[in-house]
Amino acid sequence: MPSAPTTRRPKTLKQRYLAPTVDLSAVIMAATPDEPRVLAVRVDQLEGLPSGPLQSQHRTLEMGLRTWVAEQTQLTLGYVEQLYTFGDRDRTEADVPGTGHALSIAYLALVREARPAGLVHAAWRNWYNYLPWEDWREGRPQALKVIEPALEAWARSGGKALRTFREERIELTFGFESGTWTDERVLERYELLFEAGLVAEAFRDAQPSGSAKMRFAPGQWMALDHRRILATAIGRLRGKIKYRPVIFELMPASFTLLDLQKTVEALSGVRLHKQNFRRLIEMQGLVEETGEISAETGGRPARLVRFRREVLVERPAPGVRLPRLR
Amino acid sequence: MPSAPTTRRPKTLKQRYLAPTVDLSAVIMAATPDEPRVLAVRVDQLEGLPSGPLQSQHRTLEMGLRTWVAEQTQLTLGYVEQLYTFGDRDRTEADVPGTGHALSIAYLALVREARPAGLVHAAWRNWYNYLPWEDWREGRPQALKVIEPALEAWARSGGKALRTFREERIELTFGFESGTWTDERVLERYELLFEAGLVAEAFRDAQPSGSAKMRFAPGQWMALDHRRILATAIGRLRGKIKYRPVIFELMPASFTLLDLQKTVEALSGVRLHKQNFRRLIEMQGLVEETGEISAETGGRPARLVRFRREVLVERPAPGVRLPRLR
DNA sequence: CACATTAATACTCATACTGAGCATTACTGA
DNA sequence: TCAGTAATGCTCAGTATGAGTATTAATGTG
Repeated sequence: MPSAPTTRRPKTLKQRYLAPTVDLSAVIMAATPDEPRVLAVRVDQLEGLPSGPLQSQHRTLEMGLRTWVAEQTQLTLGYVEQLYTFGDRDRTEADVPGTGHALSIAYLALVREARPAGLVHAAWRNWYNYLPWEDWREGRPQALKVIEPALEAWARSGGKALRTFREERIELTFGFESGTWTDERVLERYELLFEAGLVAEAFRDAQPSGSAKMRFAPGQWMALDHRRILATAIGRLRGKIKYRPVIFELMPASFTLLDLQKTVEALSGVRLHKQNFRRLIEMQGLVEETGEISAETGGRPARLVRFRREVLVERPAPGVRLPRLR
Repeated sequence: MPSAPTTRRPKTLKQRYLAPTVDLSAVIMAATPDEPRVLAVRVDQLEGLPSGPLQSQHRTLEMGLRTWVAEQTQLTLGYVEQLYTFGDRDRTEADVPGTGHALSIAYLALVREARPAGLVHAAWRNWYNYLPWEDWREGRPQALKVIEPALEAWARSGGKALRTFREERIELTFGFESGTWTDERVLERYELLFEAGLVAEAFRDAQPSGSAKMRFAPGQWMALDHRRILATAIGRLRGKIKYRPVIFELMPASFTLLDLQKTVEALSGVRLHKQNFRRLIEMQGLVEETGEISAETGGRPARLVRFRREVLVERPAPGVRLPRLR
């Protein structure tokens, strides 16, 4: 009986074996009530994410990541979660023919203090510098004025079947017709823009093809495929805050309900109904009063609250959808 | 200004650079209304998941995976999604000191036909052979009779603080006290059992320590850390069916509502309320009638239905929780 | 110092969604 | 014809949600 290949290094490959390189990269996020932030470092003249190669002495991948981040930015990470492993050839200029794959294992990390950081040039940046179309807090983002017609042109540029397919995908991710904006579909939107050639990263060697000089979607680009990683992280975070109390990883020890709401709004990029937001938070027992009162509200002073850890044990996870029996 | 390490291979490391090996592994799932299945192959005398090393000629990771699976099992995968990258040293016996990391990028794949498969010895197996405590369809699983006291003993074996911490975690994942079973927490439960030394995989070199001969939790074990990967996949799938119509990747072209319900039950491991399940499915417009009728129901014949693709465009994603404004 | 401003808080209300059941209908097999 | 097994229809009460209106407590201003 032939046996399946195992995890051991293959000995008798036909092709010459080219070892892959493995990078660990971190999307480190923080937030104020006004601004969602990501830590950016300088990579090859561009902004990028803190990252470093996986080394044999790293006991776990996560520890490797923490080590790199500490070294590069002086930050000690709290909440860390693996995001995705990127490694397709032909997606970044780091892919040199005749070498192995350049893998990048991306992590999402949430930190509280927004103190800038250390060893390499690093700075906190507003997410929406990179993905301006994702911020709907002040209404429909300006960026869409360029994006919508450009995507439509892209859809029209294909054959009939292709066109319908593309239009459907555009509608699904951007919801131009129906007006349905799904905050979590950040990656899908970015990928669509990438495929449509609307982000600079799509042209690593070649220039934008065609005679009609194409305009990119607004938004600063990043090194390698870091903007894609950022989009993945934002989408994940936006989804997660809905069913796990992760926002509190970004909040100070005590805060007002409006602070909390504003922060959630900053992350999700949409405005929320104030009274109902409070009702939801309170009913779920997510917070408890500290007894103190904040004066700096501008209006009536607000109670300060803190996260109630107990909910973790109490509720399974808000947002389960199956109609249970018994 | 010092510049951050980039994705290029490091040239001047203090340590000798030991290239990691990278495996692609697949959790391939199928389901009948009675049984959720996973495709298992033989790995080192044990059952394991189909997998193979990433090779430089694979254009994308996913294509590499598909190639391996096709070669080993003759299956052509449809729906494929990346799960997680495992690579901690000291988790599997594949970690040999003096070598690089043994990474394993795991994928979840869903297929329709349950026809067994090809080149290597491969067979469809019931999930619950490996994780019997996850199946609550016939009431509280027997397996918990062994697990509950063992976990409690484990909690008690620590100091006071450790004990509380462990008890809380046990409650959170298994919900013995409150009776709250959260179907998606499959990985958390497996990891807990692993840490408590209740699964065989936890002892790759050493024998179970201590004089009191420990009993393992029921359930067949798998090669390397494949059972962990399986747990990850099940958890992901259980979560996903609640907000994306992925069950249909596992269903035949047409089916009855009871078939659908039974399949969902098989995957999630719990029983559902029939009338309400139907109401939910129909209200969401997830299916449409084919016009045909199935006779083999045993009772009154049932309408056959098929998946309505249009919902993908219509609804953003059932299960959004933010209180929107306007 | 009364008043406009700015928020925090309290409530209300109609509608939608859910969990549990009861009732009826349509086949098959003995 | 009756028992067994499901498919389908419908009801009902309890919750949750989306949208507002109303009230309260500070601050800064002429």
